[in-house]
Amino acid sequence: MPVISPLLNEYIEEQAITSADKTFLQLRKDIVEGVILPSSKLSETELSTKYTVSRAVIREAINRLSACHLVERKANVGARVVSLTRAGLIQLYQVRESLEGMAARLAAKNMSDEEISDLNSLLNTHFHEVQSGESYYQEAGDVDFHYRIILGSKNHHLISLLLDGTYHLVRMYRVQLGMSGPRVTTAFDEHKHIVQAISNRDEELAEMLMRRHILYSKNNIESKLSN
Amino acid sequence: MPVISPLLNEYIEEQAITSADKTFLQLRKDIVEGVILPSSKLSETELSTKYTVSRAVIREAINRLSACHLVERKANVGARVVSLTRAGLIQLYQVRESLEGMAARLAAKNMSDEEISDLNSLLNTHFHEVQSGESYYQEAGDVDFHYRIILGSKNHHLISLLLDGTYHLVRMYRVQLGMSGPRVTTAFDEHKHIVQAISNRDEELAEMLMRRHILYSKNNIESKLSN
DNA sequence: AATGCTTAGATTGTCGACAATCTAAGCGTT
DNA sequence: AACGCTTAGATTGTCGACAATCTAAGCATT
Repeated sequence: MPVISPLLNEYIEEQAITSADKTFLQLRKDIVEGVILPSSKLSETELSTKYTVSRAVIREAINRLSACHLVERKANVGARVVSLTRAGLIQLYQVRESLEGMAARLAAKNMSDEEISDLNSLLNTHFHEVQSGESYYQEAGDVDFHYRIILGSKNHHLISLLLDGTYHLVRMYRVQLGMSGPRVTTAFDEHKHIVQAISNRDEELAEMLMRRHILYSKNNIESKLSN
Repeated sequence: MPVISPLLNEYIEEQAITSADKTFLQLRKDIVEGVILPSSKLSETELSTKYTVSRAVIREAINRLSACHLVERKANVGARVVSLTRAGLIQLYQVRESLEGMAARLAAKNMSDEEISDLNSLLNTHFHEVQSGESYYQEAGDVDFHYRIILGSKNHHLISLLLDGTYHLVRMYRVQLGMSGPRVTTAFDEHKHIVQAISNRDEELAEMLMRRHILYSKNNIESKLSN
């Protein structure tokens, strides 16, 4: 059993109140996980019968998906799921490098001592799981690690941009390109060094290491692509 | 007459096709410029009569405003214009520093020689305008400068995050705090050095200078705040 | 055969009405 | 007087229908 931080759980437990909320979350899940394929058209009438809600609800959900760049909408024409391209992936990781680098810097400044010690113990748990070969939870652990640092930045704009926006697109790329648990061992060392920098309150180093970590990750994924 | 780049014009000329488009742009303008005050409630029925469109149109416009963090919506309660706080401003500028720094780095890599030379001539025009005391156009020139670099990054994600999201909030802060044309002379020198780094294709330096430029700008605005 | 116009079908955009939920005023109880 | 419950009013959420727009098939022309 992996340890998922309460902070993270709080954010993951996106309480869907309205029907539009639930439809949005469901559609986002289906798109990210490839149930609805990239570049496919999202017909409002079709989806409204499929999810048994009115077109207005579907429209609102699609608009939100458009806001986080998972679909592209054209006036009087309709919405399509974004298509995954090599250039798009590179650009996405450039943004991620920039934002998560800043997040690591701010985390080194703003995380409480307790949060940092929690982060350290998470890393230990993560380490033991990797040892015992639970590669599935390994990815959850990786996500949890990054989420904690992002939340640790205490910067609401940053958190929203990454968790509501960028991250779902990243996950879509990872899922659909079949990159579930890449670079297990080296990534772990990188995580360790980042946490060390944060523990030392070394903002500069934390940012730099996080940026390199994401850069490596990008190169790794890129090398597995041919097109 | 200030020179506005064609690239910028293209992005500014947001062609509003549907009624929801126009309403969104109008509402955004009114919020950014303070016609609708921070923290005020956005009643759907009230706005629908005021702008003479249906509630559905208003709802879509408000949802888009919510997506770019100009309003906050609560389920079954309604939407309010965001309130401007010192902490919010600082966090916003941290994001801006991160993203625009990356934009400058990528601009140094991806701008064409022609675009760079255009940027240089813009800077000259800008300089002469400052000399003749046209402080109004000075700000437009500043915006144009930053826009060109952002567009020069050629990174669609980055461009969208900054121009559709962050920038309108920044403008809202600047307008409502009465900071129209701050730091004329020093900012110009900073712009000059950034362009120089881009001309030399020095990615590292371009990013660093842009980050410091925005950091200075933040400190300058912050010093003018008391609350 | 290729091109351009016309039209039928389907899709999106907009609207007004009804249902579900929240808010605040009024009443009663302690 | 303070607190909690009930209820009326207003606001948001959802729905189905109509209007505006796009798309593609079919026909006419060159």
